[in-house]
Amino acid sequence: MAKMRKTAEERKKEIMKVAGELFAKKGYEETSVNDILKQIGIAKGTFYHHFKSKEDVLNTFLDLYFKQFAQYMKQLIQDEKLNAIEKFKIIMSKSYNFTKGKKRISADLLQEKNAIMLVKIQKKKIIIFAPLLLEIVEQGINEGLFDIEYPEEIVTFLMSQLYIGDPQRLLEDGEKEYYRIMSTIMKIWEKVFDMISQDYKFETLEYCAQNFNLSVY
Amino acid sequence: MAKMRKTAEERKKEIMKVAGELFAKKGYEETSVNDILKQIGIAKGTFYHHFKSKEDVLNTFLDLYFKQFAQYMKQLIQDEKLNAIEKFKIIMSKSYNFTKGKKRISADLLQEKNAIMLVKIQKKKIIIFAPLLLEIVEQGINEGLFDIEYPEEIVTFLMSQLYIGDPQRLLEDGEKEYYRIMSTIMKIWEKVFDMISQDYKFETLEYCAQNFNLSVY
DNA sequence: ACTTAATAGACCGACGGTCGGTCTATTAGG
DNA sequence: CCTAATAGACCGACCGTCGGTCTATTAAGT
Repeated sequence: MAKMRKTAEERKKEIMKVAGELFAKKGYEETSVNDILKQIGIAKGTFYHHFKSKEDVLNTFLDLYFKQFAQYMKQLIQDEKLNAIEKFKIIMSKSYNFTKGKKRISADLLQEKNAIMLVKIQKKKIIIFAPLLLEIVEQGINEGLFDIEYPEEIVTFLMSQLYIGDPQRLLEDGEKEYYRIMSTIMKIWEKVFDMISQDYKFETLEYCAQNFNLSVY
Repeated sequence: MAKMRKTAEERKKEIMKVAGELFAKKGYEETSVNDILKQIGIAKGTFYHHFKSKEDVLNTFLDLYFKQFAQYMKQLIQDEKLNAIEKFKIIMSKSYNFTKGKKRISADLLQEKNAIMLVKIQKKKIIIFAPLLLEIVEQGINEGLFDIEYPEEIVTFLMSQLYIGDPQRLLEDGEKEYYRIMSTIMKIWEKVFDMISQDYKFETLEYCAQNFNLSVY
């Protein structure tokens, strides 16, 4: 019964996977390094051979997570067949579907015990996504679909939500509350950017979701 | 040289004051209970006689802090001589002056190491201030100054910023960056609420600050 | 056989928090 | 007015847990 020894890459991925699951289930602060070790069945030395700290695991995990979505957005931005409003719609429906699927997890995570993770997420969200969204807004301005004076500042502001409202309501109202939030965001974007054509008004989320079935995540 | 013995209330206040200063200077997570004890010159038992946990001190501290501002807002809401836009202006200039004075502190605090404090602040901000701001918005609607369909959801959304943009820029650009942020918020409010009269447009923050010298906080 | 990366787990100091007990100001009874 | 009882402010040794370090051992590649 020879002991199987894994490659560094395999082991790193295994640690990240298990840690990610535990972070999502119990939260970052509430998950101890020992919890991760026990779950995998490795010793502390192994863990710290592959990662320099517990935080390092979280950072690597989040970077991977954001990188995927960012890559998708970059593709979308380059698509020359779509106008800015269509692109914006797609992004909205994508994140709606994404959040909807994970609502059990995300509502639990929007708690104080996950503060470190939440603040990290917010920071990365602004740094990574705000410039991408700005590109779309600028396309919209060039196309004459939007009318706005200081797009950079305004996009930054509109991206600076960590979550919206009281997370408790998400647990109670569930799906309905998500729908309210997404509709609100759409209404605000319409107003803020003076979206021009009536045809492009966001009717319902169902419409968006139907037309763009994007449930990769 | 008899040892000074304080009443419970005095001691509680002393702990809160010192803890608050340390939290503001070094952050909540970075401040250990022992730091607080050393600074005051008391023993652990004393601390835990008055507060049931370190977090308890933070909660009490923040509650006091928010209660003061909330009380001020309630007064402002009841003032029948001011219309909604004027009230909104006053609140903006007040928080601008407030933040400006504390920029050294607040820029440092907008870091990951203060995550717990930040998330607590965001939560309290929404729960306490959103309903108050909503009252002002509803007054504006009744006065015919604002035009908006779902005020509650939209106010909640616009209150859900923990901070705006990358806190690093606050440290670098300082005052200018604050001004940009405040102007952006005003522009967004104008757009979102369709503020009616041109006379009420927010020209500059200087104007607001001049007319309402509110540097209590 | 030799090197090197992976693994193991004993160990560390700092942390938040507990606990049994002390000290002193106030109060009630004779 | 004295004194014994009470309340509660105060003390610091102690605890378990945490993230992280250190060094010895083991397995794999050359």
